Amino acid sequence: MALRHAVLAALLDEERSGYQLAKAFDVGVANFWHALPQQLYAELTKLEREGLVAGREVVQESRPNKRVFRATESGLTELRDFTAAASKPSFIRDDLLVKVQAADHVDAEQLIEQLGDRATAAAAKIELFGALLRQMRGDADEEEFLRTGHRIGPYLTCLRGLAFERETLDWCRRIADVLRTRHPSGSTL
Amino acid sequence: MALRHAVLAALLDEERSGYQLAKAFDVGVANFWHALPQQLYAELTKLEREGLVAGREVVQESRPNKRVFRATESGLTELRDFTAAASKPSFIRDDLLVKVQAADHVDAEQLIEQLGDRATAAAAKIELFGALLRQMRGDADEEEFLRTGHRIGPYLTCLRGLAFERETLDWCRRIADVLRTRHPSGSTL
DNA sequence: AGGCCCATGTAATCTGTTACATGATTCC
DNA sequence: GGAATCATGTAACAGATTACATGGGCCT
Repeated sequence: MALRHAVLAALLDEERSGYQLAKAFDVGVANFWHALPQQLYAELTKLEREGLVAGREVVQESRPNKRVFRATESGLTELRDFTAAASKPSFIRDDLLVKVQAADHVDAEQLIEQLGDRATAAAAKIELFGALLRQMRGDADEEEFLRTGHRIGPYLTCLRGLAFERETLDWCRRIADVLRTRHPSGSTL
Repeated sequence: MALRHAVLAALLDEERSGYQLAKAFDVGVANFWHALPQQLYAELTKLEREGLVAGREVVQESRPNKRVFRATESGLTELRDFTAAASKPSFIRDDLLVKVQAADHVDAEQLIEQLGDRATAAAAKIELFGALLRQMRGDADEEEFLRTGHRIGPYLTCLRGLAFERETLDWCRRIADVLRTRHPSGSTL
């Protein structure tokens, strides 16, 4: 039941609409949690009904109106209770790892191609997270920002995302290399 | 629908029972996929019904009998088709990241404690993966094993697990440090 | 005697994904 | 004129988690 807490955490500092949340929780961004738009709209409805977030209508011209939400006091309490409880261990679930696990029994060239795709995606995320971090810390350097900044939470999760994607990139390259060495392709040189 | 493929990948090289699979897919191990025992027993039943794995009864003394399974030819075909298809992007879902995202609004000492717990768990996994890797590569050094070994798939996924846990450990320490610097605790010195 | 490991499941519930639905505005 | 962005959902289905159930053997 952590989606609700992820949503609450996203609505602590700023008001956001379901649509804006959806962008933040998108696969392509998601520095601390992933969810689909439908889940978010449903969760916002529930959270509002339970008084953990408060919404208000924002009237717009030349765009559809939207409802923006912010965590309430009781939402913050809920999040604090969540923080006090033990964290579930995180676990791995990744198609690509399953394919690599079967590396000795499947087509090496296909695997190499998929590792390349994942590497490309990781590189894009590295760029994105780098830009987000620069934006959050502004003029300060990282050490200074982390000592004195007033909203470091999102920065810290973003650091984790960055490290993870770098790791992914390195691993993809390494594995692709290993596979290429074992299966020297006749065509590509 | 990748659980079935994860199970197939685990049954390529060796026969295993549901119970043995459950240990391999446990949170504490899970070098390439995580699943609960119930899921595995259910999946094995389905896979056997569809002819993708074949089971046989092993009679034991002083232990309950068990059924062990192995991937069939058609299971391997299924896995190859899976490998040929594009991989879904992997995404982050971790309680602890949600809590860190909210770091500016929650109890810092609780967070530091949880980061410590996670760090401990990560350290244990690093040990475990290190031992598994040594065991798999035997006398050879890593480069040699990866060039000439005949079952490198599990080794490669284990490398990923190791890198991930190392990253986790570093991050937990770093973040706990940052939080301690910002909230010097009166009690602990 | 109590707890853990082996060994295998069922049932109920909760969470997440896929498919579908609508409609205006802005950019190319 | 067609695609992308903004904006919000419903419905059906698949997948995962939690709770419950059973029973023998081994170790302390």
